Amino acid sequence: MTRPRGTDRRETIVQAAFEVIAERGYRGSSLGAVAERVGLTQQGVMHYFPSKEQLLMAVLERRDQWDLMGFSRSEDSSSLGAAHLQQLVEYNATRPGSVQAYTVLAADSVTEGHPARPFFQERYTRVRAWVADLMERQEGELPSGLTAEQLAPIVIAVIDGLQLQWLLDPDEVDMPESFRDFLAVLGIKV
Amino acid sequence: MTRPRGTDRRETIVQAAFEVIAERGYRGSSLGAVAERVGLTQQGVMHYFPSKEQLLMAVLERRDQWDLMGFSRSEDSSSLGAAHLQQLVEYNATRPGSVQAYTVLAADSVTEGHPARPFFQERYTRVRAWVADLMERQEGELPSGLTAEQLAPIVIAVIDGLQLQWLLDPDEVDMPESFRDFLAVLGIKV
DNA sequence: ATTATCTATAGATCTATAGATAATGC
DNA sequence: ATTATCTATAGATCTATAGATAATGC
Repeated sequence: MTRPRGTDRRETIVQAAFEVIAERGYRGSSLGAVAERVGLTQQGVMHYFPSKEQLLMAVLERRDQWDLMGFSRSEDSSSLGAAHLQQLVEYNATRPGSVQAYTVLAADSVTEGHPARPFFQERYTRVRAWVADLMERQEGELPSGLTAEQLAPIVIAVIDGLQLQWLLDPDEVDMPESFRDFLAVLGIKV
Repeated sequence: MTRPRGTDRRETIVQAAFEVIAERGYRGSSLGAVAERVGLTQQGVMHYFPSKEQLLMAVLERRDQWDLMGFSRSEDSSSLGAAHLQQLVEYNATRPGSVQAYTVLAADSVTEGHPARPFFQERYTRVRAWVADLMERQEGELPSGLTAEQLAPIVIAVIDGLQLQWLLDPDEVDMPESFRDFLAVLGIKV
């Protein structure tokens, strides 16, 4: 039984930190809790990430990579337009832990001097541009009379907002169905 | 200069706690920080609220009351339907601190064993019913082909989601205008 | 008498630093 | 030699309890 080393170990720690943050938020999580989950001491974790803040940043970058893995791939292969987003929402519905970590961190990041604030600020700017692009690619005119740029923040808001309601009450809120309903309002059939 | 007492004092403390939570989240805020803001010691605060958790609950109830003050009033006076929601969004745009506290707390509440979780769960159920009601009251058919019940979670998602983007980047996201755009998509002119 | 506050303090955490020891790779 | 971990520990917080003192209201 070889012990995980180097990159593997870092990877395991980031994964554990991700889970702990999903459960307790950034400020509520501790290096000790992460350490326990990977079977190290708190100081063992700090050998790989010299501060709690740097571990957080690693988690954010990692989560971004996962996102891209699952979706950017298909971005060029098929210009699906809005159907792409429906897929994303359906994918998210299978990963509540991931959605929870994201929701908690994004909201947390608006607090005073939060280290993830610049990350999320840039991320949303980027995602708005990306969604606007998807919307523009939607064949035919956007039936709503809005430009793709006007639509983008709204579409993203629906995704984020549904996630929150779904996390609080998965039985009452059918996230993928609600998003499909929303696309129908835009005149988009998926 | 009489010192504030009884109800006044409690009120001041809740207000301060509200601000502190907006700035640092629930888990990141301390009774000491609240105390400092009202000019008491941490133990002085605990004379009024015997635990941090109970102070949090008082904050949530207070915030609910504010909401109702500003809006439930007009609920019976005029059945404005969706225009009502536009007003709410415009009102929120003038109170970033309040919106921030709400956003942070709501997201925080999805974490493990968070004391505010039942509060938000019930709140969203209640608000969905309320919005569905507003939508039904909208004169004419809902042009989108969706029922009021299908629309409700989506409308709320847009409000919550826009708040997050606006808090992160108030210059890039015009929250009231985006919401107006959204209502236009629903075929509602405000 | 009761209410409002304070001081003192126990007991839990938490992050981070310093330095020892064990394992691995040339 | 370098990398991976551990023990020890300093120094900051934080919540909560206990009990003293000062102010207020009958």
